[in-house]
Amino acid sequence: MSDPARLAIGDLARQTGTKVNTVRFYEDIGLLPCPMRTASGRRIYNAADVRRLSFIRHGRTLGFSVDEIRSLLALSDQPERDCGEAAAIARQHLRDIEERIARLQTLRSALVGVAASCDGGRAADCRVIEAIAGVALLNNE
Amino acid sequence: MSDPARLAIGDLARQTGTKVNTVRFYEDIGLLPCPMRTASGRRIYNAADVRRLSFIRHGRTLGFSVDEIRSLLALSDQPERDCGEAAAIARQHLRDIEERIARLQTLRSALVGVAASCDGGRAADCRVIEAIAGVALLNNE
DNA sequence: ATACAATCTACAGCTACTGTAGAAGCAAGC
DNA sequence: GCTTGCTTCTACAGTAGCTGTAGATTGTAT
Repeated sequence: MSDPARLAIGDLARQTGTKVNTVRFYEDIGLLPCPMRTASGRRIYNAADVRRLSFIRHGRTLGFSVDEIRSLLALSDQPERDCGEAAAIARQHLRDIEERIARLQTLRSALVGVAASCDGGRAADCRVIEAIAGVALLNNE
Repeated sequence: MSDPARLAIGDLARQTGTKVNTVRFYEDIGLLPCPMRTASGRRIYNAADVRRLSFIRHGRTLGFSVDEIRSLLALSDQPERDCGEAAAIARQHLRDIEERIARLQTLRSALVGVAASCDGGRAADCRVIEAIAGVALLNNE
């Protein structure tokens, strides 16, 4: 495959920081179109595939789910459609992330107490285990 | 099952806020011991099982993995062992959570820009889609 | 007696990949 | 032409932690 416009699956994977298996997986679930094949059955990609897969990977890096990315791709495939939907997906995603941050911070404050409370001794007296076992941590504070 | 010390799986589930299927799942993976059975084959539980399952559920609520909980349970099953291990698990878990918070906050700042940048218009000009597609967001800022 | 709830086993499905097996294709060196 | 080693192919199993379902029993209330 010397023609630079015809990429093998490994080239596509390398250029986008994706694993080869993952490229095939995205094809299976319909995020990437079925590409053309060589006579011997190998997949052939081009620059448009690189752009599409980059989009997918950036979206995943930003924490969008595969379904969200599917919607965003559908939008960018139909450039005349209204873009409010994309904005809505992004805002919802932002809310989700802020919620997860808040939950993790609650968790963190609970754990700071637990983790600091013990540094050796008999397990029977372990305050970490006690804290997890007890209702106190979750109900009284 | 009128004897209050003999709990059916549904009672155990209700008392611990667990689904019945999940109780059986914990048995499968060895977090809960195989309980005694009635003559007809139904599982019988007692107060110790309630405590153990509560421990598991609290641990899961705190974000501990099943494997971490397995270690903590093993420790509390052997009360003479040193408790430093439990403390180490808790501290490691705390570090994990702090890392996840940091990652989500980075994500959040990236998304705040993306989500605010668009509120309608042609998808072709959508800044949300552009932002995800572009390298700019990830490489230049 | 009949209805309905709870339980049983066993297995499929969820997310988003990742890894593996076994076969076949391809390029380079000798 | 042959071998070596890399890439690719299909197909499937495994990861975490459950959840849901099917179809068969069992228990309980009316």
